[in-house]
Amino acid sequence: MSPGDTRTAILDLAEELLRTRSFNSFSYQDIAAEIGIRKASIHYHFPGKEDLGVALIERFRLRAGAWASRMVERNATPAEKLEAYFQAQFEILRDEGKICAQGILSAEFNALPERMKESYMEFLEEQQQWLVRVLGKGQELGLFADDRTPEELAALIQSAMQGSLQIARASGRPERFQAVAEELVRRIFTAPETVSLPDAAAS
Amino acid sequence: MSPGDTRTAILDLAEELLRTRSFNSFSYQDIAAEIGIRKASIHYHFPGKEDLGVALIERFRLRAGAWASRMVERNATPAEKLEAYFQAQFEILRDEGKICAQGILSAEFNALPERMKESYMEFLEEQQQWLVRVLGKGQELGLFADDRTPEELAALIQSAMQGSLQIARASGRPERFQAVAEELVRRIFTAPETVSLPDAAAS
DNA sequence: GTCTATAGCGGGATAGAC
DNA sequence: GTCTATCCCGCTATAGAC
Repeated sequence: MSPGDTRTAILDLAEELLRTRSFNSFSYQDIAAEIGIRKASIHYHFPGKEDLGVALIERFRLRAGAWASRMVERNATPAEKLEAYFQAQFEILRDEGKICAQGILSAEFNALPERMKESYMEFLEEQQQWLVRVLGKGQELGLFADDRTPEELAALIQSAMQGSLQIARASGRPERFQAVAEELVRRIFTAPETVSLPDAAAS
Repeated sequence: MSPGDTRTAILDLAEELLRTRSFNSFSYQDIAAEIGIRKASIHYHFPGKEDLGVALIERFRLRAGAWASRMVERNATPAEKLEAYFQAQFEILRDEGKICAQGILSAEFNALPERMKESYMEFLEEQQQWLVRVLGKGQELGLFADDRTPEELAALIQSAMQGSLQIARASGRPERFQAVAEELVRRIFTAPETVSLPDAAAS
């Protein structure tokens, strides 16, 4: 194994466990068993579970930042960015049994270690602000009725996506997520057909 | 103490702990310490933690049923019922640091004991169906544009409420919940002013 | 119905050999 | 960087006295 591989393997598995079960519902033992090392070895990479949790969130933030940069490099229009955003949400659900880390972390928020709370709040803020910026540009281009502020639109979209991923998984009805996404697009855009969503069949 | 009091005290505190921290983040010890009994005494009332969890959900279901019945007795109109529904969501947030049990349980779903999963799914279904029925009646009365099915409206409302409660708490910005609720009402009703929401000041 | 006492496990974490 | 061995703690749960 090249250096960093174990660390990455730990992070990858921890991410999967976080998104399937929640932060307080998985242990170092779960990780050790799955990737074939001992608990003590995990402590070498992440001294405490809080460190692992913070590293996870920081990786989410970096990943989101890189994703946003790619959109910029492609000179994506606000409509294209929003379409990509919605499609990314569909990807999350396709990942059998998992929901977005955002949702898990905010539901479990009070039970998280202090540094994770701080890191998570920054993550949440960044996500929110990205949406606000894109929605603001979209509004200038007439994508939405201009009687709403981008902040309110962003809050609605973020909330609905998070809640419907959770409900769709728990109820075993992925089509409920589909319904919410379509409903949102229809109710927000003046010309909903500018944003195309994946088919319900997928999942 | 009259019989049943300890049981109720346990349930009340467990509900509070569930809604502040999540099911897997509180223990019998937390309850025992707070209400001044011993861990073993809790096992007398609820043999296992799973039993406590199921009892909690069953109580949520009974409570929701009683609430709906009261609406019926008052001959509430669909608009009044929906207004009451939204106002109930505001109450949840006012309860400092707590979010709705629905949200916690669906986020933690995969990490819940089997019987809790089953009970929760029935709870979710009942809530959904109540909304669908009320929205259906409202549609007949022309409260909404009739190009949407009540099922889709219900899914959107439920998701957005759940997600925004979580986000509002984690970000320490209750006004974000306010914004989402207002945005929803505005986007769903043909005459939004028929449903009045509490003021942002409250929280 | 509540208590004391304790079993038994699994959690996070550390020391020190290799 | 990974291992073995071990610590200490808190958890759920049970037995049995009162």
